[in-house]
Amino acid sequence: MIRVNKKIEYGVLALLYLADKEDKAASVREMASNCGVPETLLSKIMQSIKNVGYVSAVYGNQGGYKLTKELSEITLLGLTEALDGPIQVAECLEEGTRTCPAKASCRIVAPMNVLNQKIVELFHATSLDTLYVTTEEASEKVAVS
Amino acid sequence: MIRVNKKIEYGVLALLYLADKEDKAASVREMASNCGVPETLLSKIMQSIKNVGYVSAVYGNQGGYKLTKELSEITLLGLTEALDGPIQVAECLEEGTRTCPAKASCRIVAPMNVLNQKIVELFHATSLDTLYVTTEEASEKVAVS
DNA sequence: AGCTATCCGGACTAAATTAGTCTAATAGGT
DNA sequence: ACCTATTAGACTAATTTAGTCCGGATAGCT
Repeated sequence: MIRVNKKIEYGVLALLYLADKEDKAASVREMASNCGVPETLLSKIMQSIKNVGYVSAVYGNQGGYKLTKELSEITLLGLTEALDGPIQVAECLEEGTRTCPAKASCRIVAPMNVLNQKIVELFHATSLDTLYVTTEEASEKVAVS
Repeated sequence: MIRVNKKIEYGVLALLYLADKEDKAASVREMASNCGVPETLLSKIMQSIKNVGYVSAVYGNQGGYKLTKELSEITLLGLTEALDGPIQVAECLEEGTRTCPAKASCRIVAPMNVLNQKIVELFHATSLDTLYVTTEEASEKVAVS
């Protein structure tokens, strides 16, 4: 199955939550309890997101995280790269690691590269504002297509 | 990480292999050893692919599997559905299973549905002939974009 | 200065999924 | 009959993902 992992799911959730808070900072605790996500896990996720500059951290009382980019500037590609590194849609695309037994005669790297490129393009084209929808809007979209 | 699993990878590999054999049948053993895939595992995979009609099985000596569709008629969507069921890009999109704790106030199902739809469209638009490339062609494609 | 609320980051554990094996039966051609 | 190959399900092993724990650093407030 092709599936996005929890880190990405929670990351999207947290960023959409922050978008609703405008300029105010939200602590990990607040976000976690409102989003129904384990606090310690979200803490890790927010650190990674901070490291790529989508949010800034405010220490101390009343501190937390604040959005520093518009949702339209945050792409799914950037988010997944922040949380999981470069997209590699098949194991054999990884650099350096396990050397594939097939090697020279390998007939699958090329097709998977093509697919990988397509996924990267899709994720690049998907900014968070395109994911900022209500349940009703979403079911409309699905219904139409 | 968003990643396609081995079943799909091996399935693509096997189908591309069959495409090169024209009308002749290839046994699982032959495909497995040529593609560098565990035989028993590929056996399972081919069964599922047969069940959706992309290949037919020929029993007995000199038997094996034969392509019954053109590569252009086999989409990645069809293949993944055959091997893994409907695409659900996030766990919370699954029907019936674990009921999500967030439920009513859930803010993530809608965005994930949007993403899911995009992936489905991409996989539908990707037929196996678009993946039928040599290593050289693939690197050209990547280089251009 | 000291207290408190928060972020930071790494090592660790647990749970779930995926990959792969084993065994036994069935089907069909020669 | 016999040989080759598919079919199917239960089982095990390996890997990945999800989640926890803890000691530390930072900044604001009193």
